[in-house]
Amino acid sequence: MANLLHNLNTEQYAAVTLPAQNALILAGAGSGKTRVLTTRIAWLIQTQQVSPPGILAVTFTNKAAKEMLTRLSAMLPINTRGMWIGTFHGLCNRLLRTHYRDAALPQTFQILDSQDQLSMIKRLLKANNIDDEKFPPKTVMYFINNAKDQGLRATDVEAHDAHERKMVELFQLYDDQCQREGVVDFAELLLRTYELLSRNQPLREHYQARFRHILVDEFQDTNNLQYNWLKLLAGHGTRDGGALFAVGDDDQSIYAFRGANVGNMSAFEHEFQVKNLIKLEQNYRSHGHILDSANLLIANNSKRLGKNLRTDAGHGEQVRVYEASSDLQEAQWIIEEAKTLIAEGASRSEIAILYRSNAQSRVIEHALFSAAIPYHVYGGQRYFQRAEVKHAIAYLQLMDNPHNDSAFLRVVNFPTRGIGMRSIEQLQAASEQYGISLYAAVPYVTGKAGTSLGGFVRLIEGVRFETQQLSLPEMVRVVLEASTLLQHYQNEKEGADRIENLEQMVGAATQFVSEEGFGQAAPAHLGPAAQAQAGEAVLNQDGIEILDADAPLPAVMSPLSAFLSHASLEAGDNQAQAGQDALQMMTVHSAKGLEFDNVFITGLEEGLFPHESSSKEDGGVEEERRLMYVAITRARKRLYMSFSQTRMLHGQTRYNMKSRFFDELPEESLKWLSPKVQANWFGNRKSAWDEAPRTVGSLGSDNAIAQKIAQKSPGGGWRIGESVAHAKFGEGVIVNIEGGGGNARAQINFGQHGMKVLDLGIAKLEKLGR
DNA sequence: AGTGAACGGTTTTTT
DNA sequence: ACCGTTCACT
Repeated sequence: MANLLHNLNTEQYAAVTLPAQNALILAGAGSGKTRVLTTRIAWLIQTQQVSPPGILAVTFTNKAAKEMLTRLSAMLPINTRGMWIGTFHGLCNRLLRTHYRDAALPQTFQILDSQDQLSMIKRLLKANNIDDEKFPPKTVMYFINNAKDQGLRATDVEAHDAHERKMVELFQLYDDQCQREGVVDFAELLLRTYELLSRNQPLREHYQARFRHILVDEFQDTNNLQYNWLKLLAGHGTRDGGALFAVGDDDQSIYAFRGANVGNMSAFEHEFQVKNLIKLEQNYRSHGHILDSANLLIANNSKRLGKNLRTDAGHGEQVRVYEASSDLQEAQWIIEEAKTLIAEGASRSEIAILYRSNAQSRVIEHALFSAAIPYHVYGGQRYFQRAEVKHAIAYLQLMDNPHNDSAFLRVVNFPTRGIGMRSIEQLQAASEQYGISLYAAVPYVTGKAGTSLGGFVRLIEGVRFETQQLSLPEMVRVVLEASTLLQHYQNEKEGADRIENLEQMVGAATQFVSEEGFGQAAPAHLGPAAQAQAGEAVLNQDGIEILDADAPLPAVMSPLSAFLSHASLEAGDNQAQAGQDALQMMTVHSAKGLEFDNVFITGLEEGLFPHESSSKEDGGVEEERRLMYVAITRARKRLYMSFSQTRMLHGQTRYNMKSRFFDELPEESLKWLSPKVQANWFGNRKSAWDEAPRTVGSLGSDNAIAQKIAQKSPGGGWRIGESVAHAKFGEGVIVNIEGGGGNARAQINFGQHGMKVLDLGIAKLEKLGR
């Protein structure tokens, strides 16, 4: 035990060894959050305050869950497989598989990913003759998901007008269709579990009694349904509820747009009467100037629980700030700096280039490619999302649950087997008429269409029969052949990659089977306490004995069902270029939780970062500021920030002001690499300026060129791209000039004060020498 | 059934 | 500018 706790600082120690009560740990960036969480679990078990099955640890991502498991097994001499550590969705899947009857689901229910969900909604709209101009599929999907994230069913949603009433109606139709097909979407996993436990008292009480300690990671990212789910499992309001140990950082809440509610932190504090609020403010990651920047910036936010990071590391180097003339030139500068870093011995994987939106990566990628610097862009397509892999998965889905219409439609004519639109329409008519799945409706289709559809059904049935006795990897292999997918891609010109991906699926299945313990007999991995608990009789509402969800996966679902869940819940890696020491490029969002020696934060312009759409939303700018806070705190040693006077966006040149966030950083921590005062310049991307970074020495001659252009341009001395100052609106950039002579009017981007059109003859504008 | 033109959307993302 | 999706045509 001494081993476990040594090297913890005072606050970490206090958090780890708290008594069995509700607690809120405010864990700043780089303060050892994961360490506290895992050490707490290990400590609870080692001091025998709880047995492994009494622990429930919840994360948002599979990566975080895996990390926790890895660290725990390093700390504890027990097999961690018996412990309940996973994502919200993974744990719900497990509960629903075990209690599928009580949850009114087929045993082989399947999980729709977002793609499947959207295509299902499109089908639904078409089948009901809904105008998809008035009801865009994506909007309908958001409506449904938002409602479910709030814990609401169609019958709970209040509609205020005809449009909303239709939305609610579609919501209901969608849920009915899902139920018929035996499929659930991501939000449904949570909601269905929540409803199951709310309604089923014996089950609820069983799990409430079992989970003595519930630990939640990234608590600031929970949505309302997840919060209520936790409340329910922790037995909030009951006499003997479990202890909820929530770890989070309100300053790193950057997912409000997908339903996360930071308010859950203070709600938790009040509703659970949290007496133990511990702040982890000691930062082990970043140097002083970086941390000072983060602290001063985030102090501009009003709704905070209050936290200030400190470090023992020295000030380190100042943050380097660079103003580029164009996005191309910004990229050039990044590459020069990166080369220097590498020359000084930095490893490429310790250099991260962050941006607000994916569209910004293109220019930088291009520059990196030209400079022959290896790089890796995060956020690409994931393995199980690739079209060819989804096709193969669809065959497997149909074998396990033929009523999954999404899977049916995906592959009924892929590879082509002469089943066209007309056949499908006949089939859909039959399926609607009898209220059954497409698969079940096949016998009702007559004629040629019926014959070819029958052939497809026989193919599926045949493969299912053939593979009954086979292991999962063997089954996958047979499916790849029998579906003629491999053959199809062999005939395709660019099919080699796809074939490779399909072949990889056999490997993925092999790995899955061995990791999840399929194929072995009894679960010897459960500790004695777990076995005692698992042996306890749990009764459902009909008084029938049921399994505890602690039963090993093979007892709960077939290898195939489990593998299909896995494919939906863990979309797989986004093809990392393995082993390659490469620069890391990603959005600020995907950088959360990561750290690098050297970080570039790029595109720091009004409208981009903070993003323009954020100013329209309530608290939007504060969320952008938190995003900036996350970006800054990724850096250990060296931090670069850059912005550009012009940028190509959606095919148009934009003139942006530098981000307001620069005004919120400590001046003494910043080092401006480009001079603050610069020459006027003409906003032509093809100008010689863009080719080479400016130097102070060149300012004079550039200014002369600019003056020359100015005289020729309309509007009498004012030019597009020119920086100006206005008494009321402050600094701005001229974006456009209309008319000429005395009537010229200029459209000026005043950054956070908005876009204004001013009459150049009337408005008192001052030229800014930059 | 497969190809190319036209169209629309374009902040962030996990499960 | 650039992507995916849809539609019309061969």
